[in-house]
Amino acid sequence: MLQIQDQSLRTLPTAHLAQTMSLLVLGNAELRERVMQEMSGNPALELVDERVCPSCHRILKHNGPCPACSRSRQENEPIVFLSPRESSRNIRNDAFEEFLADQEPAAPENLALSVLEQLAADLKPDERKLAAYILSSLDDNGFLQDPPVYIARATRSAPAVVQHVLDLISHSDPAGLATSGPREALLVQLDIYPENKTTILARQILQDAFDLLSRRDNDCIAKKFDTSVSAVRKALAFIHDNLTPYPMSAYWGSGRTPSTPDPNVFHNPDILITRNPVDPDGPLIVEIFAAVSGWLRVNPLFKKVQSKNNQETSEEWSRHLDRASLFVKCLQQRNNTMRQLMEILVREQRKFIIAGDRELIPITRASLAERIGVHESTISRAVANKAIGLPDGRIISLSRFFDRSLSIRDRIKEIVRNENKPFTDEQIAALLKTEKIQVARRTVAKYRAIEGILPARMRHKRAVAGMRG
DNA sequence: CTATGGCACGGATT
DNA sequence: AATCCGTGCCATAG
Repeated sequence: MLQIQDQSLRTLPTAHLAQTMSLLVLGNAELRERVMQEMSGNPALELVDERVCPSCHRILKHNGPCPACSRSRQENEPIVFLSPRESSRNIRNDAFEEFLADQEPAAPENLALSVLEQLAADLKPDERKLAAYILSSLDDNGFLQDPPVYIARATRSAPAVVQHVLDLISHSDPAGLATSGPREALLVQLDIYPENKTTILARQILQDAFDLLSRRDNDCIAKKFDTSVSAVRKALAFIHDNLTPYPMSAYWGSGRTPSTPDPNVFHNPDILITRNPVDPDGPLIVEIFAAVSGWLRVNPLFKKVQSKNNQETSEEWSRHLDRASLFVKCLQQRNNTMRQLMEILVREQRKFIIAGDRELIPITRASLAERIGVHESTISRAVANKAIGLPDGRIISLSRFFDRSLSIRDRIKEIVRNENKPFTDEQIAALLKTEKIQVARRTVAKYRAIEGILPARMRHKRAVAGMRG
């Protein structure tokens, strides 16, 4: 299999190769743009719903791994498959985890955290998790793209609970947050104001004549609700003065605060690893999300028609056809590489995936490249810009799988956490040596710095390790 | 005198 | 070829 992949890669014209590479670097979010762009200019490309097994190419009817292929799997082998779904928006991330873990809450410079703080008292523990999930799913405008049912399914919670939490969030400080769009945001904000003629009319307008509202067609609105134009004007003025269709920008104020993208926080994982819920010790399930939902292929109809056509008309079409098939091939190539990569990673780093940082076994990209049979830069690209969701809900960068010192740093953190009296770097180095980890004293100091742990003399009491700097 | 951080070097990694 | 990483040496703060 490996050889086939390698040969096919080599026999491809350089254009193929170049494009495959350029696609490989992209995370799903960027790739999505590319695919959209490509599709808009190329009628030969088609998005289909059918699930096709990436290895045996059977058409599948159910979601989940291909039964034919997974049956031949060995016991406890991880299941790696390409999903036709897009990544379910955001799941959780480290920042929220820390908040939920009841640690010293950071200053709520973050909108989501500030909302969480407001609501913390009203929510049961599992509802808080849900709230964190929802808040991390908001888009740049503060809207929630996913329908509530989707959230419920992703978090395995009851739709009623989701709705309850949603209501709480949308009615908290930047009112209208986590709604599905400007209209809903405005409606929620309206809840806060007492009912009178104006607000009632405003509500009616928002509910039933939103398109008219944006066109400022006062006459038409007045006619529709059988009121005077002046009343409509009043209602619109009220909306304009007291409500904001974009709650997020209201929160940031007019001066748009540059949203500080923490490089350690990821959304929209490109890959998701889950444990089998019925058999936690069984094979891990790895889902590699598609950039767009469905499968991209060359429209077979297009192909058929093109061959019937005469040469002149078909010239442009065949250009499209070539381009389309090239693009599809490159996507497949990309998926294939990702799949092979994940198969090795998940098999060899199972402990790391389940148990945490400490269990990471250092693997270099180069060694992996050799085993898969591709150039090392291919692996570099495949690993770059990808986020991966772990079974415990954390979303980390895929490159973290190649952090040489992660496990050691984790032990150091633990040593410091459990110490009664602060250990010096030298002592820590000695302790590590007893655990068969040999590092120089100087290196311990470096790791300490990376983890933001103060030097021994500075941490007399139990100084909790802060965030990264 | 001891524990650390800065600088810089060589080897590995990308 | 460029970058990252672990380390040794040395100055310095405590």
